[in-house]
Amino acid sequence: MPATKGSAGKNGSKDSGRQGEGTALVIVESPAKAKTIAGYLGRGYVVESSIGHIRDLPTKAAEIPAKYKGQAWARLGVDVDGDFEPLYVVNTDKKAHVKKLKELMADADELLLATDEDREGEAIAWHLREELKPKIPVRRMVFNEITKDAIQRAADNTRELNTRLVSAQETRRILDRLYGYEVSPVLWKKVMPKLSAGRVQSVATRLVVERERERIAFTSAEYWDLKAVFDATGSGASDGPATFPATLMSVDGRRVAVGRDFSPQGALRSDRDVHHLDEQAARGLASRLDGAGFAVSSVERKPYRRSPYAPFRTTTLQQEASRKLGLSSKQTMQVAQRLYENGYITYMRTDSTTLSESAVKAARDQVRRLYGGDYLPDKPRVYAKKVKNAQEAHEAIRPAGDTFRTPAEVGLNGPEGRLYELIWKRTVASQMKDAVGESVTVRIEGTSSAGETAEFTATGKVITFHGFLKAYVEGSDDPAADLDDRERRLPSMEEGAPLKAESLEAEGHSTRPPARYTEATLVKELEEREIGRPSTYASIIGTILDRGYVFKKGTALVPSFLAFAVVQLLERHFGNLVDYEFTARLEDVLDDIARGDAQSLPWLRRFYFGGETPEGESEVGLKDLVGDQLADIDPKEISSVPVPGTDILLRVGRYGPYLDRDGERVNVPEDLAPDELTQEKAEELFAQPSGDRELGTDPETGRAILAKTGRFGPYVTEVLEEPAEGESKPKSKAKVKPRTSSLFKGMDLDTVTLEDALRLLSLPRLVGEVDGEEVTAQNGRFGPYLKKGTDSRSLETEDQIFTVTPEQAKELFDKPKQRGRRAAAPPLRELGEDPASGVKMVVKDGRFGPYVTDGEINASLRKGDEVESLSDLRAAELLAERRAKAPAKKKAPAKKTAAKKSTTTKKASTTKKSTAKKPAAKKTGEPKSTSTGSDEA
DNA sequence: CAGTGAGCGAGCTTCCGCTTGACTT
Repeated sequence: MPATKGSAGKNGSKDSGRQGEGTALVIVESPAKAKTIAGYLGRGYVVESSIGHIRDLPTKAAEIPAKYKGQAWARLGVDVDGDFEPLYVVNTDKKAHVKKLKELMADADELLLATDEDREGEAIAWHLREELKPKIPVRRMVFNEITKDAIQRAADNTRELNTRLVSAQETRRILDRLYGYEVSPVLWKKVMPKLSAGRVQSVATRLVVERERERIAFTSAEYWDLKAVFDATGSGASDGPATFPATLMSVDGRRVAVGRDFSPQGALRSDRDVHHLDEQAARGLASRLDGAGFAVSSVERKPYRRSPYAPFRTTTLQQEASRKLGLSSKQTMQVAQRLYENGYITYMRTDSTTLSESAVKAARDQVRRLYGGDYLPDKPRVYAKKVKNAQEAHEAIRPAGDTFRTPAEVGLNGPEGRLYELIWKRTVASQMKDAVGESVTVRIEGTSSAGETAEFTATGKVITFHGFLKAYVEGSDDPAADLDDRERRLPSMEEGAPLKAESLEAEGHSTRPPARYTEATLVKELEEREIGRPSTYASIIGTILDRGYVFKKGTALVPSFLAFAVVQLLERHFGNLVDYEFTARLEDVLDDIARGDAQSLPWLRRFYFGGETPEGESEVGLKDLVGDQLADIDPKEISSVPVPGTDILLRVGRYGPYLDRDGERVNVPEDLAPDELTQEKAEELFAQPSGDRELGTDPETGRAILAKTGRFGPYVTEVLEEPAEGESKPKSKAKVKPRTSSLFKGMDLDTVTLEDALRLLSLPRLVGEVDGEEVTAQNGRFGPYLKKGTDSRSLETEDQIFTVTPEQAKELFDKPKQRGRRAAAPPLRELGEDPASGVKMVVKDGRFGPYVTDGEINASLRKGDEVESLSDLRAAELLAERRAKAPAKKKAPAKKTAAKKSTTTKKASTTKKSTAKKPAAKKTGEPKSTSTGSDEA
C-alpha cells in the first residue's frame, strides 16, 4: 500500500492533512472503485461503497410497512393524493450493509458522499444522508475520472448536495413507478397476467413491432443490371490489376434503377427518372453489347480520409462485441464487469467518450512505442459528446491505469482476453492519425449493336496511409458491407483509354425489407432516442425476452404476436406513453427541474390527474386512463391482428396465438415470425390437421378418436361424420355433439392410448343406485366426483371413477359434504400466543399452501417463511399485516349519493360482471344497495 | 379453442436505475 501521506488538507486548510483530525468516511457507489480510491486517498480516509442505491419505493406488498398497508396508494408506494410523496424503504438486500455504513460513520468525523456525479448518483447521496442521519458534517465529493490527482482534488473541493438534481431523479422515479404499476395491471386484465409495461420496455417493444410491421407491409421489387469485367491490358495502364469489375450505370444517359429507387411497396418511386431493367431487357442489352468496344469516359479522383472512432462507451462496446465476438449485450457486460473488478478496465457503464489526461498520455505512449511517431497526431484527439442526454459521470471504457498494458502483457484468455483486446485497440486507435488515401470513380462507355450508349462505373479505393486503421477497424451490422480498411484497386487508367469486356452478364437483384433489430442495433436505437441508461441496456433486452414480447432467431430480435397485441393496446389507449418522444420530453422537464426552472409537482399532477398542457390542450391523466376509461378497452379488438389481404384474424389468446376465420380456428406456432404469416401460410395452417393426434377408431361407433389441446388442457374427442356437401342439413335442430373428456392428471397428450381414450369417453360411469337415485362417477373441473341428482361428492383419486362401488358411494353421500376433510386435517405446527389477540396461533395447510391462523384471521406464509422455522414473532407479524389490510368484513355502508351510485353500478356492469352477478341473483329486494355494497368489496 | 359440480383463509404479478455478492450444485 503506498504511503500517501494523508493527502492534502480539505476545505481550504491546505497544510494540515487529515492526520490528527480523525477520519472521513467516503462513500462511493462501487466496491471496486472504493478499493482504488482508498489507495489514492491514503490515511485519514475510510472508503466504503453504497453498492448502488440503498433505498427505493417498495416493490411489493411485503415491503410496505404495516402502518401504510391500509392506504389506497400503498400499492404504488407513492401517495398520489398527498402531493406524490414517495414512500422509501431500505432495499431488503441492503439492510445489513446500511447497518455497516452506520457503524463506520460512528468512527468518522466527516462524511463525504462521493457517489457518481449524475442524477442517480446525487440521489444515492441524498438517500444515504436521509438514511444514515449523520450528526457529523456532510459534504458532497465529485469526480469524473479515477486518477490520483482527480481524487485528491475532489477531496479538497467538496460541495453541498444538489437537491434540485435529487428532485429531478425523484420525479423520474415516481413517473416510472406510476407508469409501470398502473399500466401493467391493465395488461393483466385485458391480455394476460404477469405482463408488464414501462416507459422504456414498451417503447423498445414497439420499435421491434414497428420494424416487423414494415417488413410485413414490404413488397420486394426486382431489378436487373449488367456486371462487366473489363480487361485493361491494352489501355496503357501503368500499374494495378489487369482486370476489374464494373456495373452498368446508365443507358443512353438515363440512369438504371437500383434498390433505393423503389418504394417499400415495391413500386418505382414516382420522382425518379430512371430506366427500370427487367430480366429480358438486361439480357437483351447484354447480348447487344457483346463484342462492342469500350473506352474510359471519365476518371474522377477524390481524397479519402477517415478519422478514428471515439473510445468505447457502453452501447458502442456492446455493438462491437456483438459484431466481432458474437457476444450478447448481457454477456458483454458480464465479461466487462469481471475486467473492471480485476482492475483491467475502467468502469463499463458509461455514456462518455472522454479520456482522462493520463489515459490520453498512456494511449499516445503506446502509439509511439508500437506504431512509431508517424502515427501520432501532434495534439491529443478530443471526442465531442456523442449522446444528447449524456450525464458523463465516468470516463470512456478504456484500459485501466496511467500506463496501458497490451493484451499480451495482461495475459488474459477467453472472452476476457478478447474483450480486453477490443477495448485496448479501440482506445489506442482513438489517439492515432487519420487514415488517408484516394478513391477513384471510373466511367466506361460502349455502344451496343442497336446504337445504345451503355455507361458502366467502377470504384476503387487506395489507402496511402493507414493511420488508426492499422490498429482498429470497426465492424459493420451489414455483413455484405465493405469495412473501412478494405482496399479496392483499379488499374490507373486515363480518359479515353480503350478497354475490352472480358465478360458481360445480366444480374438480377431484389429489394430487401428493413432488417430486424439485433440486441446491439436495438440498444443503439434506444440510445439515440435517449431511452434507457448504460446500466440498463442489457436488462431491457432481458425484460422484453422474459415477457415473451420478443424472441431470438439467430441474432435477430423477432416480436411475438403477443407483442403485437400489447403494442396495439398501448398505441390505441396510451398513445402518449409509447410516443417515441415521450422520454425525450421527460428529459427536458427533468433538466428544467434540475436547473430550478420547473417544479416537479405540477408536472406529476398533470401526468397523473390530467389537465391543461402548456400548449393549452387538455390531457387525460393516467389515473382516468386506467380507471374510468378501462372499460373502453375491448380485449377482443386489441388482441386481433388482420392477416394482410385476407379476412382472417390472428388472435392472441391465453393459450397462444391462433387464426380465426369466421369461427374456424387453428393454432399458430409460437415461434412463427409475424412477417412470415402470409395468406399462403395462413391457408397452409388451416389445411393442416392442426396438430391433433389421431388415436384410432372406436370399434363400436367407427368414429375416429382424436387427442387435442383445448382451453381446459388436453382432452380426447370423437369425430362425427359430416353430411356430404350439397346434402340437406339435418332436420332436427339439436346438433349432435361429439363426446369429449379431459385427460387424467397422469396422462400425457403424446402418450395417451386409444384404450385410455375410450375409457375416458365412456364416462360418466353409472355406479348404481343410492337412495333410489342414480349415482354416476365422472371427472370435472375440481377433479373426480360422484353425482346424485343435484348432490355431489368429491372422490380421492381419478382411479376411483372406475372402481367405486355403490356401497362406497352411499357412504360418501351419507356423510355431509366437505366437513370430514377439514376437521381431519391437523395443524402443521402449533405456535405460541399472538400478543395482539392472546389467542394461540397454529400453522395449517390450505389450498394456497401453509398459513398461520389465530382462528379468526388467516395469513399465508410468504416467500422465505418456512413452516419449520417460523417464529411466534414472525407469525404475529403476518397476522398483524393481514389484520391491517382492510378486514374482510363485508357489508358496505349504504350512504352514497345517487350520482356516485350510478357510476359504480355502471362500472360493475362492464368490468366486474362475475362479481356483480352472483349477489344479484341471490339477494332479493334492495338490489341497488346490495350491488353497490358488493362493488366496494 | 371442449362444457361440468362444491366452497373454501388468497396473494401476487408489474416499473427504471444504481450496484454486487449470496445462494445452490
